[in-house]
Amino acid sequence: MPHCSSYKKAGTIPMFSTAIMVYKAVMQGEKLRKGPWYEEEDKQLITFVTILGDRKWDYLARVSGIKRCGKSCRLRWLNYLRPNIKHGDISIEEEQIILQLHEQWGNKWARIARSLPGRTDNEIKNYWRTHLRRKIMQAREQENLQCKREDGKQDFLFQKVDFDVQTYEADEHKPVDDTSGTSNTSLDALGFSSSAVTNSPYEVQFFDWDYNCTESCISYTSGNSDDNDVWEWSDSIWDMN
DNA sequence: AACTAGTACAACCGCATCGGT
DNA sequence: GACCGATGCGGTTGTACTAGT
Repeated sequence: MPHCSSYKKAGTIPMFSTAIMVYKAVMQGEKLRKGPWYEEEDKQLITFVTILGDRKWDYLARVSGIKRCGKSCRLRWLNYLRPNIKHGDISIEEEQIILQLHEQWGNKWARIARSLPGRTDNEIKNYWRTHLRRKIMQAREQENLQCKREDGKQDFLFQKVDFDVQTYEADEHKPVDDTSGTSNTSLDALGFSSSAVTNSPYEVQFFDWDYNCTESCISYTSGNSDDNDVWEWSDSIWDMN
């Protein structure tokens, strides 16, 4: 594959000349491109979003000359090129927030992402699938084993909660709406109590912010001038240390 | 060194919803 | 109210990378 800015882990030295040749050849064709984005495409997209704003993606894709559909441009912008995107490892605090909000809302990735400034729904979704889900499964299995060891006589009690991927896949789509009478099973299993999450100084500010933003459906993807306010908010949150 | 399985993550796809006409 | 294009969202796939053998 020619050089592609998408794969940040790529360890090989990009072959720019080859990439440009391939890129130009591709650009000459009329068919819409798919797959990883080239650096040139990124630059082009940034330029045109700056000029036209982050709306009307089909129009933007047409006039920019990028051989991509509007949808693809939008996704690339939102998940990678947008300013204030936080690339890099998810912090422990962010992880705790994700766990808690997932416990509360289920697979509402966009909603969860709105509560984590700079993180995208895609990133959170991927992080959940690759890191947290496995952690929780392992923790639960361990919990199960421990319970069985502690009281072998009552093994039958645990037959229902024997855990496998299938049952967990089904479980994870069920949000817990009323948190008052429920235990945070996943959080507890990982040693994160919800109080630990809400007691974090970081988290206190976060919930204030979330309260203001989430239910009023503020979206950082919208093209109006209020966006800047949202990002100023988020900046102040992340600058707290 | 070569192969394989597992992991991480960007990007795609299909469906739902929204907003303008 | 119906239609249609744009946008948002969640699930899934494709592929580079990494660790183990």
